[in-house]
Amino acid sequence: MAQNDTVTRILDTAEVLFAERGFAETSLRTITSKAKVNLAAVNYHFGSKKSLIQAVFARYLDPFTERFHRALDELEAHYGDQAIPLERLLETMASSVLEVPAERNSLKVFMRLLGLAYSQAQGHLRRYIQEEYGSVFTRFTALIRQATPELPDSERFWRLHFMLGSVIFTLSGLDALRDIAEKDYAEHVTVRDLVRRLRPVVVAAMQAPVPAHLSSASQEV
Amino acid sequence: MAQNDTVTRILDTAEVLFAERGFAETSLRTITSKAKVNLAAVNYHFGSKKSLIQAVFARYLDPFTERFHRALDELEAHYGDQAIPLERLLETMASSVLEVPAERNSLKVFMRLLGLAYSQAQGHLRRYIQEEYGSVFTRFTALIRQATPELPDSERFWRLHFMLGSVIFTLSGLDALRDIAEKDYAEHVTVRDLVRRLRPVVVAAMQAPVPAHLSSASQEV
DNA sequence: TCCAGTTATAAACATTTGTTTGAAATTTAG
DNA sequence: CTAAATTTCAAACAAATGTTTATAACTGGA
Repeated sequence: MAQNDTVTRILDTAEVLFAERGFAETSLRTITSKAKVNLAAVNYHFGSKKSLIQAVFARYLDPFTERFHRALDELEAHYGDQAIPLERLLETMASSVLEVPAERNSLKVFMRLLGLAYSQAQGHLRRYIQEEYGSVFTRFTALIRQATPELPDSERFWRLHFMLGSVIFTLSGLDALRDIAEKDYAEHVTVRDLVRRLRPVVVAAMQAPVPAHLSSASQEV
Repeated sequence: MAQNDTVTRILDTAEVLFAERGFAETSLRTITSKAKVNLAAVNYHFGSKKSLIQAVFARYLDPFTERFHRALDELEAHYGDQAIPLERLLETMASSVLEVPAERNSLKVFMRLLGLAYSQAQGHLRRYIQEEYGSVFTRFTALIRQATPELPDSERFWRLHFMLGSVIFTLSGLDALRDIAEKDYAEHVTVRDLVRRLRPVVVAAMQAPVPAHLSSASQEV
């Protein structure tokens, strides 16, 4: 119960605090005191604060990439050499994301961490995630390409990031938004509700008509 | 040339550094040394680091809200008591955003700051922006409501934030994304290009079919 | 010219940060 | 049981942070 308990307690506490306040704004002392662990434990078990941050991500991303790869395997097996429909791909990604935190803490934390990975400086984090988990994303985008052959490559690239932005932005800022929504519309929204709402929006966005003036001339806004 | 010069140089330097590294990650010493200004100047002219952050935002948001209000005035005058079409509203917002930094530094900085305002902890910032500039957003959403009467209120609320996420996420992470895009598609993308690409996507997303199972029962993902 | 009022400057202040140290406690293995 | 390895702990470290202070420099108007 000894060594693993300390490591786990640090990770559990750190992920919540990071999600709430960001990385730079969360000190090791805040983490260790809240986790009821000695200050030096972080450097002993993880080496540095940077490595702790990466470890927090790995604990979510490792199971996610594994599940997601497996799910994509099944899809490919089922569809053979036909292109997998866009809706199926999006559904698969959504359910892979949703399944992971079910067996651990909270989906909210996972989403918020993803948002931070983009928005916070932390160059080391982006590098780490890219190197460690970039291949799943590459595989996924290749499948999306087959599902949307009518889109020019560059247009699809940008639209994917538009949608990535929708998802991460909304889900990672969920708490603040939920407060407003609850006050105005008297409904309590869960992450799963939002994913349901996101689906038709994302599909429609990906299939929006491609503007004629693509690469050329700068016209009015 | 004396007093204003120092204030301006601090703001010019601070906005760039904030946009690059975030607020907590940018120290006053970094700002003042790069701005060739005494360390104490920030506290003398602005009072505190928090106030400096707010001042950086005000310098963009003040002209923006003024222009945007004016543009909405014109739209309302033109359309009388008819609802303003969604496309016109989105265009107006886009051009208001684009016009502001044209007369100052860079659009990129403005977008990145908006992204930070959401993602960084900085509770005081969110409060400040909400109190100072919340009314424009309220006015805008009211007009969007008239433009999309078929949408349930809550659905529109969330879709607006989905789209806000697309825009802020993409534009504020533009530098990193542009590097990838340039490498893969050999095209240099400007913010204006992206706004052009965003328009049909946002319109399609807002007009996506509303799922039948809206408020009730939790089904499969 | 001279004197308020404003601005600039260097130095110091008190905190907070991540990390390291060396000894104590605990666990593991033979 | 005992010796080695692992883990915990309190304390200290050096560096960096935002802010304050007291003095100097400068400014524009009488």
